[in-house]
Amino acid sequence: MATDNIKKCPECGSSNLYNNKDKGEIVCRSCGLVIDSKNISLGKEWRDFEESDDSEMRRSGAPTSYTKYDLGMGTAIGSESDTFSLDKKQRYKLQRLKRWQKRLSTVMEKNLKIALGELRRLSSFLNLPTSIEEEAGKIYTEAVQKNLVRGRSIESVVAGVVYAACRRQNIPRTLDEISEASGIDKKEIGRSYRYITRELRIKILPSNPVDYISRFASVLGYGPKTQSRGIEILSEALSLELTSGRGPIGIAAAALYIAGLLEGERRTQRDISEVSGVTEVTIRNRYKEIITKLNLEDEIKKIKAKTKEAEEDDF
DNA sequence: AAGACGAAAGTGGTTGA
DNA sequence: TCAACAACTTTCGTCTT
Repeated sequence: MATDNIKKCPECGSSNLYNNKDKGEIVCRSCGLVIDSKNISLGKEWRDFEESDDSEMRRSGAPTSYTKYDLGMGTAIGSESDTFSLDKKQRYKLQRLKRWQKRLSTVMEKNLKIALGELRRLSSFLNLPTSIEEEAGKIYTEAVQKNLVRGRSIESVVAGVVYAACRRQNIPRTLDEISEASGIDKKEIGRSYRYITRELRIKILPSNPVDYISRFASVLGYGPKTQSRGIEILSEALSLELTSGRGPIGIAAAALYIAGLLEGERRTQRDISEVSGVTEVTIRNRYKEIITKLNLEDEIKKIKAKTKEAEEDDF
């Protein structure tokens, strides 16, 4: 594929590229340029694009998949005829094991079947790449094995796991989006997300606001200039450390709002609030912080004055 | 009339005693 | 286990465009 060779952004020369497999885009993290958006492969991904070339991964047979409830393999303890050579005690032990295994596996398999169906539905609704579905399936399987699903609805755990998998792969969806897709309350998803990641020791770095920019920008109909301006503002804000402890979504939303003002693609705070899922108040607070710390106040005043002039010229 | 602004009270989660 | 705390939301009144 042609995009394999792209290592640097043709616009700014930065090598800080982000391969958004979800959308089939390669995006420059520095200037926001979308380098190739036609790279959408509808076929199955057989090649390994990751850095690691796991040559020992080559195996015969169908690839195992965590989106199949038993990884595509079955496990069974042999039947009566296999045990005739064992003495009585051992045979009894084996029988007990068999009963246990049967019970455990049927309960778990039932759970997994339902869960993976829901997972499939969710990820197709959210247009998630198969890599995320895989990871989510893997996490869920572990959760079931450790009995973490009990007392929680399967659906809410699936939603939480999807959220976690998205975060892990740096293509985060907001809790609101997953909530809308799954019909589960936002808080409930957050709860199972936290519970599962804590119990399974899954480390998740705080999400980077940049990861939200391109998605929000496209929904808002912003042009590429505004988008890269947003990323610019974002990285400045990041380097001035006025982002610690703050929700990354609010920061991304405010950066986009400012970029819109500066680039003449004005959107209301409510518009931004709707696509980002944070309230106007939060956007305002971040907005205030960013423009004061970045000394953008004068620039914004200028822009406002200019637009006013232009309006008066219409007469 | 719609948008922007900000104060005040409420929510749910984290942290540290 | 509980209280203090920070971030965010909800609600609402006021100012600006």
